[in-house]
Amino acid sequence: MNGMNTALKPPQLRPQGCTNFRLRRLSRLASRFYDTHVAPSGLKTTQYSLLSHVLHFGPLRPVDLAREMNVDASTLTRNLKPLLAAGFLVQTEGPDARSRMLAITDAGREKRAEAQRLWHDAQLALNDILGTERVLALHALLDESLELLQRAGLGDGQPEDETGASDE
Amino acid sequence: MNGMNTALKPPQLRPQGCTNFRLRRLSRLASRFYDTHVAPSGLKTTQYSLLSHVLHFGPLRPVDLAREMNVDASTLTRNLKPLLAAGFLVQTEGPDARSRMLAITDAGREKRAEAQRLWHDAQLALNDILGTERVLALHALLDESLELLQRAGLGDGQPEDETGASDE
DNA sequence: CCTTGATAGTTGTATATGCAATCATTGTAG
DNA sequence: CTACAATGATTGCATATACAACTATCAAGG
Repeated sequence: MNGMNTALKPPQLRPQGCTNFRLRRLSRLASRFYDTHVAPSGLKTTQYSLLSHVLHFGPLRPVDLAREMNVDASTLTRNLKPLLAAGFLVQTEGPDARSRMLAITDAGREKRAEAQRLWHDAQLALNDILGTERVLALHALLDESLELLQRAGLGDGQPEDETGASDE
Repeated sequence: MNGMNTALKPPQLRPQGCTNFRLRRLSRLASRFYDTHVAPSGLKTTQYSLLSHVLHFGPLRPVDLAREMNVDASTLTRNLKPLLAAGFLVQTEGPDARSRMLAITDAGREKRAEAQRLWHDAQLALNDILGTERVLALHALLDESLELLQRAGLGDGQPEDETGASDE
């Protein structure tokens, strides 16, 4: 790893600048990077993510998918449109008359597999550029931060289990 | 397909999942977090960032600001509109007839100062939620990754000058 | 001068993002 | 059963984001 100084802690290091700006800025760059790789499939990386999530989490309601991906429900509604129009996803009847079930189609599975290969190339290329260690560290930090932010701020998630599974 | 070589394999960790998705997902959460804090000023955090950059990097051409912030020129054109309309920024004549100079106005300075206090509250709140150490580590990783991606991918940036862009 | 290529900015198109408001449905209290 | 709160999805509005195509201008040669 890099300098994880556990013992010698410089007294007054405080974060400089804006965390949000850094996140957005790197997101812009990363999205462009992945998008150029995935573009031959005709999908954006956001659409690839959507397809992957529906594939993985099976037929599920939009509201649950939105929670899973941390997007607003209205955002999801609109992001689904191109994929529904292309026939990669379908909406079937849900348990409610007010909700639907989202499912991936065969065409969607195929397109997703095609895009997955391109995505994987992009991920490997990124691992090369940043270094595997750095990517792992970044994933860990992003995941931890997500978890903490979710807990702290917006309890929009369903009742937390709180089984005492807490690191640190 | 892995796990065939069982015992003698050292824990060779490889990144799981998509770096880009993680970045976007956390960006969404963080942006909502900062935006709710900064909202009373009437600015979005993206607009606050724009104002701050124009303030710090003085009168400068849109193309240079775009490079500085890693946004597409066309994106910048549109993002500037609300701030120009509100009178927080002005465009004056540039060295060229084809370029302009962007500058912050007094009203812009005032609005930016107001937003800065709210931004600072948000940053402190985030430091609290994530922990100062984690925020510092995150900043370092994001900065390093940005640098590496910029170098590797598109050498569209001119020789870096190492201008320590910093808010506050 | 004039042609050609590079540079700066804008516009067209499409997607991404979220808040507020709205509509439909469901669950619940009285 | 009915009034009312809660839930799920959509729509209106505004901004964010980028690529491709376009206009205007500048810079170099000839």
